[in-house]
Amino acid sequence: MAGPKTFYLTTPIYYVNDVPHIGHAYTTLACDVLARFKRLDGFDVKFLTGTDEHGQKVEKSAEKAGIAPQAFTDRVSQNFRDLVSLMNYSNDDFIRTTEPRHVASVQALWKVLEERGEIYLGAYAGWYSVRDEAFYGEDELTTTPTGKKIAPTGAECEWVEEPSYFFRLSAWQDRLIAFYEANPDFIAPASKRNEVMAFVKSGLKDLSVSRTTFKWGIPVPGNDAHIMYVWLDALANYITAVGYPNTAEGSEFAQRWPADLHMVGKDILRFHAVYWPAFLMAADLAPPKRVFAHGWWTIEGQKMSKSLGNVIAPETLVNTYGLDQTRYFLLREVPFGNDGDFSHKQMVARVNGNLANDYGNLVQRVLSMIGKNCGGVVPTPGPFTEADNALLGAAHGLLDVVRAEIDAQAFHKALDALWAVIGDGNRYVDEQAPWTLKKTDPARMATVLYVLAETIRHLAILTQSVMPDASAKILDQLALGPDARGFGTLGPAGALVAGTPLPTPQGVFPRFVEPTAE
RNA sequence: GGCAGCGUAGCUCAGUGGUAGAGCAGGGGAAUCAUAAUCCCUUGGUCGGGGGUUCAAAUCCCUCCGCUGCUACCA
Repeated sequence: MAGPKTFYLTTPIYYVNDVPHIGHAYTTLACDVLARFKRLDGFDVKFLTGTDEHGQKVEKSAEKAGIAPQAFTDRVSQNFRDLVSLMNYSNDDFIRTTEPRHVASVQALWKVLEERGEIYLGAYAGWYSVRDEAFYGEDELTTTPTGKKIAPTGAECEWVEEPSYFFRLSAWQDRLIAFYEANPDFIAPASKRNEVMAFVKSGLKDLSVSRTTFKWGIPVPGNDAHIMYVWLDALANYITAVGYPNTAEGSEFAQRWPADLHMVGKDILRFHAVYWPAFLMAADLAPPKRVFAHGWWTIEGQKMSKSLGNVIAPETLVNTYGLDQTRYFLLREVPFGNDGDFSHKQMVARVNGNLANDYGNLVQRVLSMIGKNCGGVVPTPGPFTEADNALLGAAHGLLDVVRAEIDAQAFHKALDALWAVIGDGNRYVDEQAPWTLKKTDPARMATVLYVLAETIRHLAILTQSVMPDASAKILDQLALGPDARGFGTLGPAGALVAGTPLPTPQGVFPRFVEPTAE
């Protein structure tokens, strides 16, 4: 029998030398929400994140710390595993590029590329700055009167040639363009797609894929003097994690590859949208289905930078505003794909306005009335009026709308749609005035509160992926068990059963109160 | 420099040919179930400047001003 539909999505592997900040948290958060949503929607999901642990910088940092590179990465990669528990990520795997499974995978990929004639040994030549550890293009340099070449950074450059393996990227230009044109949704957002296509159309040069200047990396099979260029190493993590090089029928690779989505920051889009599909096609493997490049966060209107000292640790946000509040803010505040600004003022506005007042208070006022006026059980509804059916219809219609937005990674629009129904719910409470019905028509009050409870059930089930903890608390208060929280229970089929005892309601989204100055 | 995009209410943005919109902020009112949380009404814009096409332009064209991204090998 055919299993459930699969969904494989990945974050970039984070460079282990970095300290996790809001940007890392954001990328993985977006994936986490997608992964949770897809699981609730019945998919067999694999959600991968991990750390990129090779390269010259790691080698040097380890040296500076006075320990072996492996011991160094063992230590610092913990920062990113800590981020997982802090942010409540639900990844199914955490890959490290120093793991044996990955070394084997990358070397296998290399051999395939070499056998197919996609990699050749040549020489990499260019103007190199020892101080900057970087090559510069001729047009970037200025020439002094004495004929010295000076980099934009002011460092002196020398002409360097070193043997290097090259990937025949230039041969893939036309096939990449054809691929983009045949798959218009491969790169998102659309503006980024245009940039990538312009880049490819401007002409591709063969890509240097090995180095001889450092040792901390995966050796080229059959030529230990060469270490694989980090991007070939890093990108291949996505196939390692599904078992490459085992691509046999029935293998995990056969089941899950190509990946449904690679989520990346906009700075590394090119590697994922140009080099990676070229590597894969060259190895006769399918390119991923989609690469989404999201934007950057500024802090109170300023770029994040170490020198400004305004880098925000995710832990600070979680401790200050709450975990689900932070998750909500990051996805609601900015159209996904755009750059965004984090400000305390906006965060408080979201926490208090959207969460405490709109959503939290709707839940609280309804559950509280049920608790006090319906004997603490799910009330028994009578016949539905037009207004009842309008609200229920809006709730029942949410899944299709939200699913479409989530599938397009339009998290902000998905949340907009949910909040529209929250607004409908609050309006309905005021119009129906159950506190008045309590005296005039208790049976009608029961119907109104039932309709509201049903609406809240839909909202809480659909907010689970963004706010897992808070949504679980609401579902607990509706006495819905683990089996009653998937999207399959949405709609009338999974409706609340009258008479079910409910626990005493408790607030889920506290207001943010400014700490009083000492 | 080249290519692409943006500039709409105090703020964040939606609106791509047919009488200017949303949320938040501001003002007024109602209600009292609820975390003083909600609901209703409302102030506010010559849609960056100028020119053009059209019966009709925020929307199409030209031009100017301002801002942003991309223009390959640190990851």
